[in-house]
Amino acid sequence: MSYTLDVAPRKVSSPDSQSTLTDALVQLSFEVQRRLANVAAEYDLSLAQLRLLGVLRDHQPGIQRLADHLGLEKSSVSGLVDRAEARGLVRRISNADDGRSVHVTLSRRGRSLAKQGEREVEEAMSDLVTHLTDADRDRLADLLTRAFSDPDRPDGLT
Amino acid sequence: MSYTLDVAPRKVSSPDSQSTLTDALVQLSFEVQRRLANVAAEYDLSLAQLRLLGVLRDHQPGIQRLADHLGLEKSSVSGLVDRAEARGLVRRISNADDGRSVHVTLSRRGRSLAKQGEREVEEAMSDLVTHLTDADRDRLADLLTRAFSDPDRPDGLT
DNA sequence: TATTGTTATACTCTATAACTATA
DNA sequence: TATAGTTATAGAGTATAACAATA
Repeated sequence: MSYTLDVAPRKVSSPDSQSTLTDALVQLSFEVQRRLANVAAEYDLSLAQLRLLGVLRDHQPGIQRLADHLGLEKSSVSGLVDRAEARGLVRRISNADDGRSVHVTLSRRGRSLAKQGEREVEEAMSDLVTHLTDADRDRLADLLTRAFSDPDRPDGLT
Repeated sequence: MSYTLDVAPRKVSSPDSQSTLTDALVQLSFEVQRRLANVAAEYDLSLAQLRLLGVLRDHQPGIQRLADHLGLEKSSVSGLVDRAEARGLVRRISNADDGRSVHVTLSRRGRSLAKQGEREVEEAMSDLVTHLTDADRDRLADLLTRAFSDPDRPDGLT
């Protein structure tokens, strides 16, 4: 396999372990994204919209803060929020402490979708590892968590 | 953490192990996709284009076959191939066995980019697991490979 | 009739650049 | 001046539907 998502074996004499891991990671990422998009589609949402709702479950950030967190430009986020607002999923609330800024918050409906979506995502991910034993799942979670323990990875909405 | 990609802890009393695994998988998928997009951007490609080149390294499929493999509509792939062709990365070759069909093939330049891209992707994935020991990396590759061993998962370009 | 591919159309997502308002 | 947000513009990616050519 390769980063191509191929299942057919590459014509290469026994791939080294790094390329095996690379293929597994890449393939996994596409499969997870595909499943996330499917969950979103069940609610007639795009993946970007579902992700937005998920972020807002625990935060009421401004546009720029949201942009930093999502790794997007603020203008992109402005549009994302526009569309979500037009669909009644989120609202812009003015920020009492800073007249330039806003708080993006979930509407009642947005919150409901976020909650249902999270459940569905959990189910979709559970299905993905259905071939693993409980112990293996814990091992996998542990390995992935540790792979992410790099303190200089940019993220966080804290 | 949640499927939101949050790093900030959710206000929940010790999440169950499924949600921990869910979060890890979702977070990983976004991070891998981010890195893939970065590699693509180094060559002024989108992730979709890089993925297309990767697939074509070992295959010369028709549009429909490509669509099945990528999980896209044939019209979407037609456009994807249009843009890649306009950039001199791929070519449509007529199929001698079926006048309706084509073979999508890499150009010399496309092949070169695909090769370089694959190297870069391997490096990017290697960086991602830099915190894991060699043994852990093998374990991770094994777990992911086994998670994917579902025979009814749709894929394959064989 | 069924399949392969293209085209027309529409929408989402994203970025860059220029702008307004506030700090 | 610097920051937060919006708007204008452009392009990629994707889907649905209708179409043409071939099987």
